[in-house]
Amino acid sequence: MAKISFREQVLRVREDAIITSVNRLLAEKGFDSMTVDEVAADVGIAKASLYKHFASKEALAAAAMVRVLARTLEHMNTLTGRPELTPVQCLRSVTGWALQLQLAGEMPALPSQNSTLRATLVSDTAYLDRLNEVSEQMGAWIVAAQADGSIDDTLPPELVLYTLFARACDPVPGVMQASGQHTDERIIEWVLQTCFNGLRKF
Amino acid sequence: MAKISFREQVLRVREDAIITSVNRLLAEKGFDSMTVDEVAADVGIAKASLYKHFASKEALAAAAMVRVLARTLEHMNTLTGRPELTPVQCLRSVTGWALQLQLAGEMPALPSQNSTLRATLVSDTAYLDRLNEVSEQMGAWIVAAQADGSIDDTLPPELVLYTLFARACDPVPGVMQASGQHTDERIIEWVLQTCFNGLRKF
DNA sequence: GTCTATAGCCAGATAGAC
DNA sequence: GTCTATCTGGCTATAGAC
Repeated sequence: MAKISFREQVLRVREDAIITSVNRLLAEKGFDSMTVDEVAADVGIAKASLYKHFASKEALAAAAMVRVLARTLEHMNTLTGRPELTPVQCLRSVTGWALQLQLAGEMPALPSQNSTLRATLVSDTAYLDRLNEVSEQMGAWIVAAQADGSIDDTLPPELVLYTLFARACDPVPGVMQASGQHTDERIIEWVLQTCFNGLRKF
Repeated sequence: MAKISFREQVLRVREDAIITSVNRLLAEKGFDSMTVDEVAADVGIAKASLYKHFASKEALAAAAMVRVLARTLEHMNTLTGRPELTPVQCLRSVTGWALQLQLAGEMPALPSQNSTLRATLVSDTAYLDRLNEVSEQMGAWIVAAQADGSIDDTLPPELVLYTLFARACDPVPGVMQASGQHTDERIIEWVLQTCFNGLRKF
């Protein structure tokens, strides 16, 4: 009993290490340029051992997405417990958190056009469930923010949702960071401002 | 003399047909998923013939980018001849034009992470020259719009430039179009609004 | 479950005839 | 310059010993 539990713990730790490597490589090079050989070398195990844990390269990417979504949900749950925050402040916080992740090189990048990857994702309930949960909570904040007048209520809520999702993968913060002239905090502040207030002056 | 000119014309027409196919396939599937076999089949010639015109897959993508940048410059030049347009109106027009291109399935999508592709692009003077020209004209409009108070002058002009470039490749309009519930014109208007005015209400 | 070794496949690029 | 046929390398995935 204890032995089995211990084995399972070792398994979990190893798989977590794998996902960490996959996550970093996906953020660095993207799904297509990432090779399974690289992942194995980065983890420090043989490629065949990787396939004992995950059925395919697509499954590796899905696992990375599941973990990042789970962590996003954790962050969102810390916000729901603070009633002093307005809905739009919650949206801003989550978006900023995603931008932080991206600038830290920990936001996995998946191509929306790869069909086999899409097929794996849409049949992965762990992924779908978390994605749904994130979308539901974000959607609730969006309609609340539209009701209290802090977000334009003539925009379809889906448009707002997709826009915020898109900002989490936006290339702009990465390019600004690469110039080396600004701190991460300032870049995030600027991107959040252009997202919620636009480019125009007030 | 006339014979050579005629041959050259045939060459140009064929290469233009190739670039048209490449452009469409890049917009549809992206660089990594596009294969040279597909391009050849789409044009209706053998793969080996393709390589007589372009040295590599990367060169094909570069040619597509050159053409799209040239067309963008053409559009921008029609704007500079109209003094009644304010700088921010010009910026809005160019961005809207790019969005239109994207919704029509004619905006080639290149991965920023592919290193061999980047190497080809940065040594392609035709590409670099046009990219510079677009950036210069956009930059001039941006600083002018910041001077006349229509764009926030606390934002670095590069940030504004990158933000507008990024909107041309944004996944949001495509997703909204896929839902099938809105016209292209309305989607473009919404995206332009969220870009220049932000998500917030006025 | 870990490894080494390799199968199988696909895509980019080329050889050589016409 | 166009074609058919082929080469070549790299990548996903697996076989089989331990």
